[in-house]
Amino acid sequence: MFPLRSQAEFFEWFYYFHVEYFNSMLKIVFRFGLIIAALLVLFELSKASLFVPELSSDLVLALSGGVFVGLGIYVGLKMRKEKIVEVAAPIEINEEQIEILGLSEREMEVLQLIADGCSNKEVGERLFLSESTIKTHVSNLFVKLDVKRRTQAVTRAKELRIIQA
Amino acid sequence: MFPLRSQAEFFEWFYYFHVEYFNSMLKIVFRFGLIIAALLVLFELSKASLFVPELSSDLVLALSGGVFVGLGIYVGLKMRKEKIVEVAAPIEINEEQIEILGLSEREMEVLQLIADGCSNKEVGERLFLSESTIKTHVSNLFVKLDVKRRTQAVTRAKELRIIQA
DNA sequence: ACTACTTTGGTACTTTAGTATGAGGCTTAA
DNA sequence: TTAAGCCTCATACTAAAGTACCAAAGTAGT
Repeated sequence: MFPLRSQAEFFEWFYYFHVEYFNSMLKIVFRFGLIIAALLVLFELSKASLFVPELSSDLVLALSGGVFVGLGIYVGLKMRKEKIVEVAAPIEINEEQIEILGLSEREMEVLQLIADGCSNKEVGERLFLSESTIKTHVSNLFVKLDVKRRTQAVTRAKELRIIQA
Repeated sequence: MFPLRSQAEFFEWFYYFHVEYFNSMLKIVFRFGLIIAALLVLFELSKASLFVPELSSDLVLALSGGVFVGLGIYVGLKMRKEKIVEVAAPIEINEEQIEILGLSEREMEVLQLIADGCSNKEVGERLFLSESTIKTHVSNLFVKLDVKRRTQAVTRAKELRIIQA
C-alpha cells in the first residue's frame, strides 16, 4: 500500500500550499491535488481488489480512465461556468477608488450622465440643476480625475471602475 | 496490457467529441482525455517494469502521484492563463457592423482617437490632417452612428463593438 | 460657534465642438 | 469617360464646453 507517512506529508505539503496561496490560482492546483490523491486511494483500493479479486489490471485501468474522463468533464464544466460569470458579470464599482479621489455623490451622478452622453444642459435638466452648477461639477471632476476633456473623464472613470462600463 | 481495440475505440469516441464541439469548452475535456490516455500508457509501462523490474507498486503509485500533481499544476496554470486572456483580452471588433454602418477606414481611425479622449485638433495632429478634415469626419460619423455628441458616439461605438473598449 | 466641505448658482470669457456648404483630388467600377 | 464614393481642406457660423472667478446656503464635525 501507499505508505501512510508519505501520504500525510503529501497532504501537509499541499495544505501549506493552500494556506500560502489561498486566494490565488493555486487554489485550483490544490483542488486538483486533492482529487488526485483521492483517486490514488481509489486506485489502490481497486488494485487491492478486496471485493473482486479476479479483476484484471486492464479493467482497473479502464475504470480509472473513465473516472478521470468524468473528472475532466466535471472540471471543464465548472471552469467554464466560472469563466462565463467572470465575463458577463457587470464590473463592480470600485468604491474605494471613489473615496481616494474624493468624489462626492453629486459629482458621481454628473459623471455617470456624462458617460451616458449627456450635454451639460441635459445633465442639468435630469438633475433639476442649472447648467452653471453642472459646469462647476464637471470642472471639479476634471481636476480630481486629472483630465482635460469629458471624453477623457469617461475613459478614465471606466478604467478606474468607478462607473458602469 | 490494455486491450488495443478498446483503446482505439476510446480515441475514436474522443475524436468524435472533439470534432463535434471543437470550439466549445469540450476542447478542454478532450485535452484532458488525451493527457489521461497518455498517462494510462505511462502507467502501464511502469507496471510492466521492463527496465526496473524490482520496483514496488507503492513506488509506482508514488511516482504516478507525482506525475499527476505536476499535471495538475500544469493544467491549473494553463487554464488560469486562458481565463485571464479571456477576461482581459480585447473584445473582438465587429467588422460586420462596421460594414453595415458604412464606416470608412479614416472614420474608424478618428473614432478610435476620439474614444481615447482626443480633441479634434489632437486627432488632426496625430493623423497629420487639418482640424477641418477631422470635423468633417466627425460630423459624418455622427450621422452614421445616429448620435449628436462625441461622448455618445464613443458609447455607441463601444456598444456596437466597433472600437476597443 | 467655528471650520471644512459640499452644493448650488452666477458672470464673463476663451476654447472646442459641431453644422452647413462648397470644392478639388483620388480611386474604382460601370 | 462618367458617376460614385472617399479624403482632403476651407470658410462662416452657432452651440456647447471649459476656465476663472465669486458667493450664498446647507451640513457635519470639533
